[in-house]
Amino acid sequence: MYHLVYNTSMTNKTQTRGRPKEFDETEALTAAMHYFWEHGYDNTSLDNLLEVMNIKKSSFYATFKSKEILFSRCIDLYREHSLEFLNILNKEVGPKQTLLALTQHTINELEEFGKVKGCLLINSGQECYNKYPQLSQQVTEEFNTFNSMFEKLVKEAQVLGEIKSSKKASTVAGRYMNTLNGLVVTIQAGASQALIDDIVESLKEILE
Amino acid sequence: MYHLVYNTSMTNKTQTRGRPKEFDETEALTAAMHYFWEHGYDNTSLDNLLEVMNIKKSSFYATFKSKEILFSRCIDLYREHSLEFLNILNKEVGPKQTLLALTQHTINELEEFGKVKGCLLINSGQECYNKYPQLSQQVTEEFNTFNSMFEKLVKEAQVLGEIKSSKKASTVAGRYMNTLNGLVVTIQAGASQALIDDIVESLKEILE
DNA sequence: ACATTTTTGTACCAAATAGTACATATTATT
DNA sequence: AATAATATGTACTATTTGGTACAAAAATGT
Repeated sequence: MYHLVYNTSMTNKTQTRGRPKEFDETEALTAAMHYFWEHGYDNTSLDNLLEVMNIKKSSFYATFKSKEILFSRCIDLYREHSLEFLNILNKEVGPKQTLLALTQHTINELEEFGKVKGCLLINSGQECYNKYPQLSQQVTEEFNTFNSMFEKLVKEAQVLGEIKSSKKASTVAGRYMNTLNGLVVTIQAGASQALIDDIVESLKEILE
Repeated sequence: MYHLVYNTSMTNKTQTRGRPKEFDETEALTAAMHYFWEHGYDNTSLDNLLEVMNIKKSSFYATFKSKEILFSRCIDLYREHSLEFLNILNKEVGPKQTLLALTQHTINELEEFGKVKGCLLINSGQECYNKYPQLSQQVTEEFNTFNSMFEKLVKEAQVLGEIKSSKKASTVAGRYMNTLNGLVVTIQAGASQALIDDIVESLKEILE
């Protein structure tokens, strides 16, 4: 499993020799992630990044090496945040409600902002495909991680009796994920509310 | 319904005054469509287009006005070709088999070439969203056209008894389309064969 | 023959792109 | 106080981008 190499140094509190950074690395990274998420990789220019990260070009290259390596870190961060989000939700409302909440979360984006950011991985997948093999592979890996997470949630839900389906957990999880992927695409293609509602209904049926 | 304006002159056989075109407009357009389909809008440069269309820059702008207008014509052409394809298939194997064949066609791309072009509209939708409002709207319109086509096929299949589901045709068509959208995304994200197979299975269930 | 119309080939252009060079600023170590 | 190490600000660069300008070429109309 080969990733673009980058310095994994965590935000360092213990003062080292030399002029100290005037920005927080994680904060800047998070800002970049959100921008990529909304605008995609190619449609995010270095100048866009510098503005939203609030750093200068020299600091950018000194810390993050390149746009591609930065992006690689962003999708890592995205996965970490997302899985943490799902885990917390799972503890609060249980596995089945977590899966349903994730769906609703996607739709709410649309209703709140009139647009939908969708899933950073899906957006990236489309973009990297045939173009950035390195990133492409990483997206696939992250994607499988999500798939496993969904499978775990389905298994738990089956144990709890929240999901009664006799289908294998991997099958249910796969169908759930695929329908969710479709939903993002369908929304972005400008589907009607009726269509969106019915897709949500079909998602509920998958989790019955 | 407002489109980017372009000259709809068909390939003109009757010789008019002035130097004659040295290329076939429809041929060039088709070549451009396939390139866009495989590489996306932004990732297709003018130079790429000139090469694949086999014309020079001046001819390009004289005939197609701009990259954006060309693309608009390409997705029109895509819709025309696709609907024609579906209609022919419908006559040959009936509505239900047509819908199933469309699915298999997408998957076959992957197995034959090791990659999948997916659907030009889906790819475009992701890309235009938040960036090219004009194209975005056109994609939405084309998308609805496909939705209607699927609905028509489902209705026919229900009349023929190929689909026994008591669900409304619009519901079945919506779920079919959404699952198909998901499939393209899922494949492009590098899903396993097992996952792909099960999504196909779920598609068959939708059409039962 | 000559004017008119349209296409084509070449050279050009301004803006945007990701990325570098380098001098200066700010800190810890000695 | 001098030095070493790191961060920052500014200027620059080479390439690519979509798009124009314009003269030469090739056809028809008179």
